[in-house]
Amino acid sequence: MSTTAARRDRQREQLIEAAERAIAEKGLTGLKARELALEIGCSLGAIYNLVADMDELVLRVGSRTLARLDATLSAAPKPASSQAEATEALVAVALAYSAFARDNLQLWRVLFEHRMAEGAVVPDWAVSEQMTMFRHILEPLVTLVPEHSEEDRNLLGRTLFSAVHGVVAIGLEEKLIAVPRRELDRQIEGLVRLACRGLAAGG
Amino acid sequence: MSTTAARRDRQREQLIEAAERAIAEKGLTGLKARELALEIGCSLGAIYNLVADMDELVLRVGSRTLARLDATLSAAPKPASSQAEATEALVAVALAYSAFARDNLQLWRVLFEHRMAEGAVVPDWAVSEQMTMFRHILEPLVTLVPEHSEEDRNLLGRTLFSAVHGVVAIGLEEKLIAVPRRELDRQIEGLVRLACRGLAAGG
DNA sequence: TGTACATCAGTGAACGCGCGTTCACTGATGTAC
DNA sequence: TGTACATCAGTGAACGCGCGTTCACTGATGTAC
Repeated sequence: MSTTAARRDRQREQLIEAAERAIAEKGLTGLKARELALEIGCSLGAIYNLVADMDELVLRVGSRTLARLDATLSAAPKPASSQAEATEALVAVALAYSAFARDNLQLWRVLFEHRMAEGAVVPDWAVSEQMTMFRHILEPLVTLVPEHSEEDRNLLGRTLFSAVHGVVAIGLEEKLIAVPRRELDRQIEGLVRLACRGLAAGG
Repeated sequence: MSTTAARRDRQREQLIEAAERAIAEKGLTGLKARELALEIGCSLGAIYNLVADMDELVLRVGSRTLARLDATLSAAPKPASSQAEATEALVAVALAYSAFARDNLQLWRVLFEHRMAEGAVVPDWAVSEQMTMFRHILEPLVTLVPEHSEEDRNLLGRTLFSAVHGVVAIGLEEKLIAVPRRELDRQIEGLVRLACRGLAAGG
């Protein structure tokens, strides 16, 4: 039977979950092969039967984080038939993004911090996963600025995402004084409404 | 004479400059005490007569970077007597920021990436330096939204800075496909104009 | 059912590398008389 | 000007720590006959 293969899959799953916990608690630098081995109850070497190297592990954790983020954003209200509703939808997505980042601070950071070991490239599946996130922004934009070309909407979506991301990232940065949650939410909501008003005012 | 103290000051300067060059070329992880010693022609141990530890060195390099950034932003046109001029001033500052980030990619990243060794806090002088940067945003805002309270303008300035920073940061990120310079500039200009239009349209 | 054999997951000591920081020592610089 | 001494910058080998990855070996699992 493939009882042995099934066991390996189960262990791999455990490994990834342990890695996720470790990162969530201690950040990327708190991820140690030895500790993971200890935690899932296997030897140090056995890890390399489950995963090629630590980079792959980090990538897989990132993949899970993206999936959860996507699920969170999907929960926000979607259908927008008027410009006003589209604005509300964008505000809701932005606030959901901010809340997710706050609740998953370390895991969320890994999505942006991690750089691969000199060599090469982020695998395709990781890139395409990132793309799906944009859908939550693009859908309301169709309602908000129907006259834009798809190309322009994509760029606009990217800009809006980056802008909100920036506010969240600097707001949650511990280097300066941490911004209280309510304040941060107000900033984000203000920014999105400002942009939407600007778009409505003729763009 | 203090010829010996003067020499030490000169060496310290050389050390910081060498560190700056190393970071600019190879990033923060490319900064090695041994290489610096080699470069400025002193022994490894002597570095610790010039500087307490590597953290201080990174902070000092960051300080220089902030000073240069401030000088760059100051070069952008300033006086704004109308709302339209204020908008142009903000656009100019944002584009100057983007250009600086691109031209000083690694040094600029250090400003945000570097986290102190577990222990404690960023020294006061570093914090206050960061604050001076906001002045380039706040001045045009006085003209643009004179009816806002100073408190509100500060928050708005922070939000605008964070938003532009986010667009630049993600635009220059190498993880996804690099955004061509012209495209990035258009995104930034678009964002700032959008926000200004939104502010003018009643905020 | 039983025996011989092959496969491969599992093991953990050891490898290899990197690197900031310390410290006992040296020698030049500057001071005191 | 000259001598004795003190100070302290300068030295670099060694310390200490951390950690991902490898690899010769073992033993359990599963297969063939």
